[in-house]
Order: sequence, then C-alpha cells, then structure tokens
Amino acid sequence: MNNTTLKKISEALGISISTVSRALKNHPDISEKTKQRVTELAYALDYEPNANAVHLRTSKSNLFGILVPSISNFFYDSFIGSVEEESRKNNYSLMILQSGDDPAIEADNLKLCRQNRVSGVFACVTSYTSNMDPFVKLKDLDIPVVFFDKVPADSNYNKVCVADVASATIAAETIIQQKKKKILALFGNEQLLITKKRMDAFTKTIGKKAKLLVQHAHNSAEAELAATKMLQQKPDVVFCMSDEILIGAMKAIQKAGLKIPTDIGVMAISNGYIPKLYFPEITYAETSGYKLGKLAFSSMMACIAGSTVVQELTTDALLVPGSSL
Amino acid sequence: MNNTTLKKISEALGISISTVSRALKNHPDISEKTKQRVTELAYALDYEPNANAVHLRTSKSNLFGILVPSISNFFYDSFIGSVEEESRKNNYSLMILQSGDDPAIEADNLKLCRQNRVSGVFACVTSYTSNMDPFVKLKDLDIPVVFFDKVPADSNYNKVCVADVASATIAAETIIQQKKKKILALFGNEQLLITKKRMDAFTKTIGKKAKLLVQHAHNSAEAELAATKMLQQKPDVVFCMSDEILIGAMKAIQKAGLKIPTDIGVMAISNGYIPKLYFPEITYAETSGYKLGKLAFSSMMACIAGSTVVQELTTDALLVPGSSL
DNA sequence: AAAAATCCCTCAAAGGTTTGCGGAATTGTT
DNA sequence: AACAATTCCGCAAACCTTTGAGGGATTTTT
Repeated sequence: MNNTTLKKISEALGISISTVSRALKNHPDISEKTKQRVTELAYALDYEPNANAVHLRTSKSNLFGILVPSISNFFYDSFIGSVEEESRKNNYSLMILQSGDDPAIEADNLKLCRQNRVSGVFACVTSYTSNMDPFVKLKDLDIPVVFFDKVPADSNYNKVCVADVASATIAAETIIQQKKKKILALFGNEQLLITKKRMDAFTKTIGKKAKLLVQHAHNSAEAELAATKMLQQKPDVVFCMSDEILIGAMKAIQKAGLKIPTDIGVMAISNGYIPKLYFPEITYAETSGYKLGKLAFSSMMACIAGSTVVQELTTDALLVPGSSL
Repeated sequence: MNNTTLKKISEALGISISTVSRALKNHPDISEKTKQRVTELAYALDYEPNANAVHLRTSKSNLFGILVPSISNFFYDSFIGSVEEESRKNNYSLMILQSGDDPAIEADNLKLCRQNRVSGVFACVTSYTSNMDPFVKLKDLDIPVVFFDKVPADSNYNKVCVADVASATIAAETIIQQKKKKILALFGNEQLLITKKRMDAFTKTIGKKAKLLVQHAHNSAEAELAATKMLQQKPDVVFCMSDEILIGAMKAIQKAGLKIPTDIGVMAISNGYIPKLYFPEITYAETSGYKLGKLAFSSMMACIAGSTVVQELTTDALLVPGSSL
C-alpha cells in the first residue's frame, strides 16, 4: 500500500498542501515553475486524488445508482449500457443494483444510494413495489430519481418510457397494410400498465379491419402454449407484444412446421435483438433500450441542472422491416 | 438538502458525537438509555452514515469495479448479475465500467477505480489490450484484480475462465455418441485463445472418428455465410463454438429449410439462453456466466482475505440436452 | 471510610481534499 | 524613497466519521 497524497507531495517539495492542490488544478495563484514541479512529481508518484475525500469535501459524489430487477435482460442490459456510456462521458460513475424483483432488496439498495449520497438514481421498480417511501426519502435529500420502463403510476415522478402506444399502433398499421384478416395477438400480463397501453392502442388501430384473437401469457412457455392452441384456428399473422412473447410464439410456429411469411406472418414489438435471430428476420416496431437510456440520462441531467418540472418522456417508435410478413 | 449527521443528533441530544457514533454501533460503553434515545432520534431523522466519510476514515471502500467490453452481451450480463448478487450479500457495492473494447477507455476506467480506492477489480480485457501498466498500478496499490473470460496471457495474474477444454470435449463426445460421421465445425476468431483451446480439444476428441469440416467466422453474419456454403456438402451435424456462431448457423439452417434433428443435428457451446430460443431446443455444453461470476467472486474474496497465491480457476462444464441431435 | 473497580461519556486526532482569507515578497508607480 | 499593486503561497476550517486515551461519577470491595 503506497498511497500518494497531497501531503506526501507537499512534504517532498517543501511546500504547503494547499499549494499542491492548487497547482494540480492549474489555479492562477500558482507560478508556472511550481506547477511544473508539482505535476511532475505527482505523475512520477502516480498520484490520484482520493475520490472519497473529494466527495466528502465537495458533497458531490458524481455517482449515479441504477436499480433494475435483473441485469440479465435484453432490454435492461442495453439500457444500462447506454446510461453507462453517457455517464462516463459526463464524468459520472455508475453503481449497479439488482432488486431481483424483491421490494425489500429494492429498499435496501435505495438505502445504499442514500448512504453513498449518489447524485441521482435511475430506477425500474419491481412488479410488487407499492410503498414509495424509500423513493420519497431520496427526494427529501434532493436526490433526483428518474424512473424508467416499469414506472410508478403516481404522476409526480420523473419517468421515461418506451413508446407503447406508438409502437403498438405502428405494428397494427403494418399488419393492416399487409391485408391480413385474421390476427392472433399475444399480450403479456394483463395487470401491467404496459400491457394495457399496448393492447388498447393495438385493438383500437385494428378496429374492424381484421378479426382479432387475443391471448395473454406471463412468460415464454405460456406464450408457446397459447400460440400452439390458437394456431389451429389458422390466423394469417401473429402479433407479439414483447420479446418474451415472441420467443414462445416462434417456438410454436417452428413446432407446427409453419413457414414464415408464406404460411403465417409475424409482427412484434421488440428491442431488436431477438427478431434478428431468426430466418427470415422478424419485422418489429422498435422500443430501444439504448434510446431510452439516452433519454433517461438527459432527463437526469436536467434535474441536476435544477429543473423542477416533473415530466413523463417517451421515446419514439420505429418500424424495422424484416421479412416476416 | 437535509442531511442528518452525527453532529446534528449529538447537538439535539446534548451529548458528544462520539457517544452518538458508539450508541449506533451498540458499543458496550454506552448505557441502554442513551442508546435508545440515540437510535430513536436517528430513525426519526432518517440518519444514514455518509459512506464517503466512513470510507475515508476506515480506508475501506467496500466497492468493486467491474470492467467489461460491453454490458449488452449474453455472457457478460449474467456474469455481472452474478457478481452483483454476491457483492450485495457480502456488503459490497459494484461500480460498472464499459470499455467499448477500447484500451484507452479501459485505462481511464482503471484510473477511476484507483481514484475510488476500490477494494478490487473484476476485469475482462479488450481484444486489443497489450499494455498491462494500468493493471500493474492497481497491484501497486494492493488492489486485487481478478480477470475473467478474456484474460491476459501472462501467468502471474488471477484468472477465472469457463471450461473451454471440457466443454469442447463434451460437445465432441456427444456428437460421436450420436454416430455422426460428417461434422461441420464452426469456430470464432482464430487469433483468440478461446478459439484455439476449444478447437484443439474438439478436433482432438473427434480424432478420426468422423470427418471434420472446419470453418472460422468473426461474427454471426460470417457464420451464416460459412454455414450456408458448407451445408451443400451435407454434413450430418453442425457444431458451433459460441452463441454468436450458433445464431448465424441457425439462420443458415432455417434458410436452407433443413429440419432439426432429422435433416441435420446441431451441437453448441453456450451460456444457455440462445439454445432455448429455438424449436427443437439446441443441445449444448454449458459455459455459465453465472457460475463464472460466483467463481470470480470467491477468488476475489480469497485475495481480500490475504491470499497471495496466484491461480487460474476454471468452471466445470455440463451437458444440457436439447433435442437437436 | 478509604481504595479499587466499574460505568458512561468526552476529547482530540486522523483520514485527504478544497477554499476563503490573509500575508510576505516582489514588482511597479510617483 | 515611500507607497501601491501584483504575484505567489500558507493557515486553518470544513466535510463526517471512527477510535484510542483519558476522566469524572457512581458503585463495589476490604
């Protein structure tokens, strides 16, 4: 252990600690000669300022907390990667915290954020989060919170969301343009806001222009079951509201030996990775985790800059054509 | 901003700061009555110790840095998730850093680790990392480094790796057991150690028991091209050394309209997510990012506990049967 | 009742950095 | 030569916590 400190440099050079500190910051009070002596020795000794001391003194941690149910997720990982990228560019670090979809762990993690006096928190709440107190405590400490993806219903929080309505609408329009007449539409957990939004927009856009078979599934396996069952009714296209659903539906289609797009068309809403795994590639309306990350970050920076307007932002949706319908 | 500190509590209660500190730590010197008064007020005021002050004072940061080329990766995300899980259980936090496969950014990130006086670093080096100085500097500060997955060739570093030899051997044995006679074997970048290891073990195990068609690809698209070309020679099984390769191969197989396993068999080495996306599910030899994370963490804890033995650890490999051959 | 032990708490320093203020030494102005 | 203005640097407090050492007040021992 050989930690170089300002003190060591000052003693070696016979000058005061404050002079060393100022010299390293290129303060105008310090002569060029002294600056050079200091910087040279600091370099030679591999001096790095102790971040804890800096943060303590300045009461600025330049650290963000990011809270997700799980890192291993096609959506969250790209979101996290995106936020990390921006954080680095803006001289912030990122502390990552998984809740495992457990509100108790979530609360623990938020406590950690408070202890570390983070500059802000990006949060995707668990499916079971009802008590918002831990988040309110952050607010009391003037720590901004930007919710993303799974956001609380309450309206006085900053949120960024993917374009649920726009993406579902695009998907429906695309299907209609292809003159499909019998749609198997697979949605996720009915309780979730995201499901409601996408389903409303989708069914509304389809209207009476096609026949709609609607099914719900909580995971890939359920989606596969539902799709297998419904494929017997010979829909000419299947719509999947998420990657998880798509995976199940594709298994069912492959199992049934159906050719895409001749036997059946496929349309999805996705972050983009999964649809490209298949041949032919699946056409999808994009809800990019990467874009959402950028949006979340800019929202965070606005908060830090002092903005007090609470807003809910939404990314734009984009049709990414494959060859699946 | 309403930060509660020991000082505020002490003033409110008319006792000294040190008494408050000790009371909160349940120190025997403090009377039960005082302890209760203190803890009650601390709770009421939402007191949380300032982590920066604690770390500064104790010169223990309880923070790990984790350095990967990219978070968005089927392997790294599960590794990171695994390490985060263990870290939390052991009262450590995790700072996440992406290099973007750029050695310059990698060096910057390591500097950040030094500034934060992290307790340790988990590192997966970039494909271009040749200068190990930034890592050596960590060592000079007694900061342990555990390399994982992409590890430096040099032998005096702590490393944890997936079971390249074992998994490739299992894959080859499985293929032989199925009496396959003509194998299309798809490997990644020839320059990488991982490719060499897996190829050596695979070809050696196959020996003369089957005919081997070997191809290399740098990414999914190249793998698809190579597979498409080689499928014309009608191999009865295709082996994919990684998820990336598997994705390309599967596209080629689907494109060619081949049925698995009747027309062709498929065997892969994988973290496990991708093989389960297809129907039928692909049989694979598992190289688990999750397991590797656990292994890396235990290696890290050994370092922190004072172990000085430098070792290279390897996870075990496991056959996960699908229905693809 | 005097000595020893116990209990409960305070003092003060340390950890490394930042920064307002003040001051000595140099230079420039009349 | 006396004064003012620069230039360069040091002092000391502050950020918040931890912890060894010490010290009054009460209780126990003889």
